Amino acid sequence: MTDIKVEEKWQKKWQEADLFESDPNDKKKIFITVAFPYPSGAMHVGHGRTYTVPDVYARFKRMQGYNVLFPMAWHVTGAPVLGIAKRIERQDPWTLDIYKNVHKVPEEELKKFVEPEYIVKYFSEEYHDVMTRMGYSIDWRREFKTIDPHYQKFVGWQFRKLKEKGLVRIGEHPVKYCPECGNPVGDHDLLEGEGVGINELTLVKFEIDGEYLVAATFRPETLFAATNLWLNPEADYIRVEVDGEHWIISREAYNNIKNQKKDTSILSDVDAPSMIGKYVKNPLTGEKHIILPASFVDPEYATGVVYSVPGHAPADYIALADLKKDVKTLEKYGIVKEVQAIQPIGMIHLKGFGEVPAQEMIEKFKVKNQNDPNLKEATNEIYKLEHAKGVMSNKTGKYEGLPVSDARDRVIVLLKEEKRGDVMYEFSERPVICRCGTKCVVKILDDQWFLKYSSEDWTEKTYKCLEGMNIVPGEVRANFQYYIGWLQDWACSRRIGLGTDLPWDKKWIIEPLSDSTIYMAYYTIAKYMKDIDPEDLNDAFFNTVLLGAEPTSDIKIDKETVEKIKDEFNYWYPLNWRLSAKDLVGNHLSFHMFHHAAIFPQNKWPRGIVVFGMGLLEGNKMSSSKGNIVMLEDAIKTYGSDVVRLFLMSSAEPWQDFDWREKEVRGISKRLNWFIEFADRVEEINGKVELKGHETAPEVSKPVNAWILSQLNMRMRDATKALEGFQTRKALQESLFLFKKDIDHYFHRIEGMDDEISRKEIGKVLVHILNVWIRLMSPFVPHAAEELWSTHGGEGFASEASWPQYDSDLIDEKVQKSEEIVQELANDINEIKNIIGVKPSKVHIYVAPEWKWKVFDIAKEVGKPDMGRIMGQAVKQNVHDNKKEIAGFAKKVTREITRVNYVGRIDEYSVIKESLDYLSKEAGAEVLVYDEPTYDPEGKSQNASPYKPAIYME
RNA sequence: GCGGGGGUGCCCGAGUCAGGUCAAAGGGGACAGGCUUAGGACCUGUUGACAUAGGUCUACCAGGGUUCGAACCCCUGCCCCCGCACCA
Repeated sequence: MTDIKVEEKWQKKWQEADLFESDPNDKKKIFITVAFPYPSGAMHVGHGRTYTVPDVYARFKRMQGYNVLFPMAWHVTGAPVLGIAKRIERQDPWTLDIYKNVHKVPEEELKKFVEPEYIVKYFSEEYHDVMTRMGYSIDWRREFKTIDPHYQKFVGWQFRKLKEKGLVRIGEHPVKYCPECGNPVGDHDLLEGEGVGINELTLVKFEIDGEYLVAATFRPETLFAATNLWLNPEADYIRVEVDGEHWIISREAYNNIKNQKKDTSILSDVDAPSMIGKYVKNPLTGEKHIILPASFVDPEYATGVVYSVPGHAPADYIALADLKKDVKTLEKYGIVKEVQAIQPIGMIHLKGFGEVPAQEMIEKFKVKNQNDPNLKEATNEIYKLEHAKGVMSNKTGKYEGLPVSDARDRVIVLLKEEKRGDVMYEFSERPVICRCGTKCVVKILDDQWFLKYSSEDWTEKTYKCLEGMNIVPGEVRANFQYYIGWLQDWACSRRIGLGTDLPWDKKWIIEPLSDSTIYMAYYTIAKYMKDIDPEDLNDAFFNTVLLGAEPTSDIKIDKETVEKIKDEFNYWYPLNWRLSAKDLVGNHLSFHMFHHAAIFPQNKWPRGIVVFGMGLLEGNKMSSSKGNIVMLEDAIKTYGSDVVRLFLMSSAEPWQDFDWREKEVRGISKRLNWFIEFADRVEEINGKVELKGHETAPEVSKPVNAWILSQLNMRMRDATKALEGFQTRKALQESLFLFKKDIDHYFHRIEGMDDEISRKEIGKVLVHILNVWIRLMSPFVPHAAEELWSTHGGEGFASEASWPQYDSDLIDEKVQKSEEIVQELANDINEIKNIIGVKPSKVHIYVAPEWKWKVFDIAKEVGKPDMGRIMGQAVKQNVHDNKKEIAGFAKKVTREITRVNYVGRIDEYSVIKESLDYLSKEAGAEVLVYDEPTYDPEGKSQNASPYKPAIYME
């Protein structure tokens, strides 16, 4: 690892030199941003990956000569910290534990966490500190928080613009709501029921004496097969007034419904048992259905009234079966005959099932009675199957032949239009309990503001924006395509949380995902804000600066400053790259495109997106709430930030999930040490190293040196190409891991080349390699790179050195093949030794004769493994006088030409002769090479073929 | 359900778009050897099976197909992961 003190030294030097403060100049620019953090906890290694990727790219591009802007800010708007502050205030033990032990907040500081603003202040400062210690090349002059008054002016402008363009509307919206606190609640405010969704149910009004028994269902299309209604005689039912009608529902249901319907009131109690046996009218078919008792009906769920479809609902089927057997109850209500007469009705054709699928499901899941837990599974299974594959039967009138899903949608529309039905909302799971201990309900807010993402024009424009963007990795483009079309109107106002007031309706706060869609533009002007009074930031100012409008007299800031700010924005915008996590594809990243498309002209639309994968810890999902995380700060202390960076960049590509494994991190640490020590080895061989002036490769005469230079340039080429596409892992595979293998081999190979000329050439080669290699590593391990660069006489900062340019002339296939031949020879000799179990004293090598090369040339030209043509050509050209030998060899070539990467003729005799010392050492025997088989007692020379010289051992 | 992505050797993971240089990179682990007082670190080798001359066989979820040739292309089946909203 790089010593922490050394890392801090360089961080300070970079800062003193203002190295990463980027202002407009005449160079080409790159503007890269990453989703800013919500600082409600400490940074873990997962965050480390998120911010290291843009840093590596920024450093890479800076070295390539671009003017790079990489800024950072803090997203502090939203509700989570409010909940945290409340829980800290209440001394909630779980919260205190997490903040003390996982986020390592000192006791003194924790006391101040009762103030939500203090929490985000505390953690944003900690983030800033840790980011600095990770060596990130951020322009900190542009740092801000999303509750800064200047920023709020910017967001206010943004929303007025959207409203002007008709992209905002007002409407209804269901939310989780705590009746006790009188507020909508987020997941973080819940004691129980985190992540529970809100489902829309259809209400069906069954008429009885001018009133309605209102049942709730997910499957209104099954009304055709309804046989009866269920009430729970144990439950409390009441008569309520809704929109002028009288509804009969359970008392608990009313507590929910009253939050969803206007002007409701309780009229009177209803005696449920007395309802049993009466008849109601089916609003769709007009049929009469009897009301029956059922214990499985939960008065707390939906309306507490259920209509029964025993043909398709397993619960109804089994409840009916139970009831038929329960003679006592039947007699009590006097409904014996009526119930016995009820038969399940089938109304949906489903492949693989008969008339009554509910019955088959019950048998399949072995459901015993209406309280059996398997009942839920059976219900789910048939729900899914019928929804996906069911077709309406001839019992459904005009719906016959329609897929179930279509029929359902039509029935819902019909019921609503004719006021024979309605909708209500219910949690997908229960219970949902607020931190205050109260059961939450679904409430409909009726003056909620929406961003109209469903607008066709807007969507079209956004598609156009997507078209012009680079998406990394490419597969995610299909995702974007889907989400942009799928997005419905988005509720963009909130009652609680930190944030910016909705400009035209101050009782609302702008929803936190909506207030951070175009903030990248704000970075370009943020550094000017400290000298400007936020009150002077009016629409006239933003219109001129960001949209290029003619300046008007409304602008309160002096002309020159406005001009300067405007130029800066125009220099940096459009944004080149936006980086964010996978799970934000469907919201933040899509909003980002929507808002840019709406507000800015096309030439300012974003140009690229990179999507991140998630982080695992020893194979398990990282989670702060479960304490299953490694703090970035701790990782830096243990390994140094260079190691952390290197691990995060090398273990997976940015869009893949990475897995923080202690053992592998240690492996990376060793690898970095090896790299640092490599510089010492170069010095040992070469003497004092002066890197300056060794940017270009030296002239070499030895084949090994040509080989290592060829490898070096190939690695440079491949690493550069990988980095251009954000493939940090690939880039490191090439530039660190594979090239280290090359160097290992090189050292192995040059061992013993001790003569003056060899040493001198090797020294020069190594110094050049060191010069290049430090620069290749600089974006990944900037501290180690600076340290090596400065101690070995590099010029200026390694962070500012130029990115190494590969020389394609030095990448030589034949040079690489030659080395391969030598290495294969050494391997083959050892393999033969192993097989025959004999230690030879002499090894004779025979290279292939001229005519065999000719056959290879012919095979290469033919291109396909076509024995006939190769043979024919060889005979025609008369390459060899022995036709039988030609035939035998042609057969072999046909088999092998595709397996050998034939790059043309190589003077194997010279190559091998040059490597005899090495081969002898490897073989542990004297090695001799022949261009003619002058000594060949066993005729082994016949085995020789191009790239595979024959071997004879004795 | 809708949408997206996958199944490769003990584990992680490259390779699949552009079929042959693939018994399949790299890392981790394991084993053996060197070094060392010892451990760690470091270096070398092995890590599908068989093999007394560099070879052969079996292999990339399963089953078919296309091709001189398939981890890679096509079809079928099985299994796994992620997102689905008002939340950062």
